[in-house]
This record gives sequence, structure tokens and C-alpha cells, in this order.
Amino acid sequence: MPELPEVETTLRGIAPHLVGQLVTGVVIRQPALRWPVPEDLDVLLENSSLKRISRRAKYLLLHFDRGTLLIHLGMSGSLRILPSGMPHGKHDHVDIIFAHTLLRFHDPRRFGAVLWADANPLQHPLLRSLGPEPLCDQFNAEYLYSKAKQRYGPVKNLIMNSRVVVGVGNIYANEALFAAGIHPARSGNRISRKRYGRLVECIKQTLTSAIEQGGTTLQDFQQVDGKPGYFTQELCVYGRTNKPCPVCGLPIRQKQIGQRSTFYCNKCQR
DNA sequence: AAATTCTCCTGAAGGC
DNA sequence: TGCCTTCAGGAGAATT
Repeated sequence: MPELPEVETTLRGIAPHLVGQLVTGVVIRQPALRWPVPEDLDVLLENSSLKRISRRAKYLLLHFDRGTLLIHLGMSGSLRILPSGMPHGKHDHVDIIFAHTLLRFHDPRRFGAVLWADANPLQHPLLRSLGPEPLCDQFNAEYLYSKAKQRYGPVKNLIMNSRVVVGVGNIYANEALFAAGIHPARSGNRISRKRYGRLVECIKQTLTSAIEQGGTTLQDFQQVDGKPGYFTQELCVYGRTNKPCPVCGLPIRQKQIGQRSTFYCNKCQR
């Protein structure tokens, strides 16, 4: 399930193969993704060259001559670099065909999106009101503390709210809160500035480490070359219900917070 | 305005 | 073996 590290891993995997290349064709086999894939994608992209690829939150931005292709991997989406002419399989919904290679969007659960933005893509409705990137300087203790003061509710929901900070999904929210020793259900407005400083550092560290490991593979995530992500081996709490806490040995607990499975150590996290 | 619930979808896993 | 149920989950939309 792609979170920020998986999207960043994907970006780094595909960019060297595609930047500077010319699009020769587009195939849409299944347009019914989260939003309909634009029917005229072929007209928009053909004979256009890919200038660069960037990332905003969990969106990939493929910058072309005439606009930007936005790709979101949703829950189960992935991008693969393949030789042109490679036969497609089930759930291979969109192909962007380049002169020398093929970019294939695969997404069994179809929560992902392939969209077009012609003007400034950062002003696209889906990107416009996003909070800061977690790895930038703007995301710091003072910022998070100020956001927390304004609201009531579990701190886990706060850090998973994309208006507050982007890219922290369920896996890394659980892991960062464990690393920071903060109980996920603790109300965000009852945490000190100092502890927010620690949480910010833990979020940055967790994400950075996961990017270095090529992301986390739970069921279906693969890097562009087909390898799994190796951060899975470093998960302390996520998916480890009733297994011993790596610090104190007590069983990891699981409960629902904000409709999401939450994993924590009741002793180490307060 | 913010918090909660609903929704999209398929595959894996568990129960019988 | 197979059918049925449950769960997982990003994040916008709808609802409270």
C-alpha cells in the first residue's frame, strides 16, 4: 500500500528510464479508476516529451510539453517499466508508450488515479490545499504544535490529515508514534511542544529510512524493478498484534482509531 | 470549521 | 474444494 516512501521509490525507479523520452502512444484499457482517465490522453501526450518527474504528497507529476500527467497509486497501484510490446495482464489499466520503453499503470483495486493538469499542476483541486511535505523545514515542532492546539482528537488523526502534513499514511503514522513514545489515541492538544519536536524528528526519520529501504511491502507493493521494499523488516508495531514490543516485550495492542487499525505498545507509548 | 462516516474496489484470509 | 464473510486501506465527498 503505497505511502510516501513507496511513491518516492517509484519516482526514483522510473525517472531514469523516461525523462527526455518522446511519447508515441497511449492505451487505456480500463478508464474507471478513482476518477475517469481522460479520454483524450493520447492527443495530449503523443509526440510530447517528458521533461521531468516530481512528487507532491503521494502524487507523481510527469511534466510534459503541454501539461502534467498526475498519477496517484491509491491503495494497490504500481508503475512498471517494461519493453515496448510487452503483453498486458489483468489490472494493467493504462500504458504510456515511449519511443524505447513502456510505462504501465497496474492497480487491482482501482483506487488510484491518472489525471491531466494543463496549467500549474500545484493549483489542481487535488493538490491545492495540501499541507507541507514532511521532509521539508516548514514541517517542524512549532508548526505541528500550532496545528495541534487548534483542534481536539487523537494525535494519530492529526498526523494523518493531509491538510496538516502530507504523505504520512497508516503504516508510518503507527511507526513514528511508537518511535516517539506517544500513545496514538492521546489528544493532540495535550502534548507538549517538546514532545512534538520529537514526533517531527521521528516522522522524518521513519520516512527517510523507509525510502532508503525501498519502501514497505505488505501484500502487493513492488519497486519498479520488481523487488519488494525492505522496510517491512523494520516495522516495530504495524501488523504485529500480540507480538512482543521490541523495547519492553509486552504484547503490541491493536484498536481502531479514526476507522484505521492502530498498533501500539501500551507501556512504551503514553 | 472540524470531526466522523461513507464510498470506491479486489484479493487475501478465515470460518464452516 | 468451495462458498460466504470480513478486512485492508488513500483520501475525497457527504454528513453530522
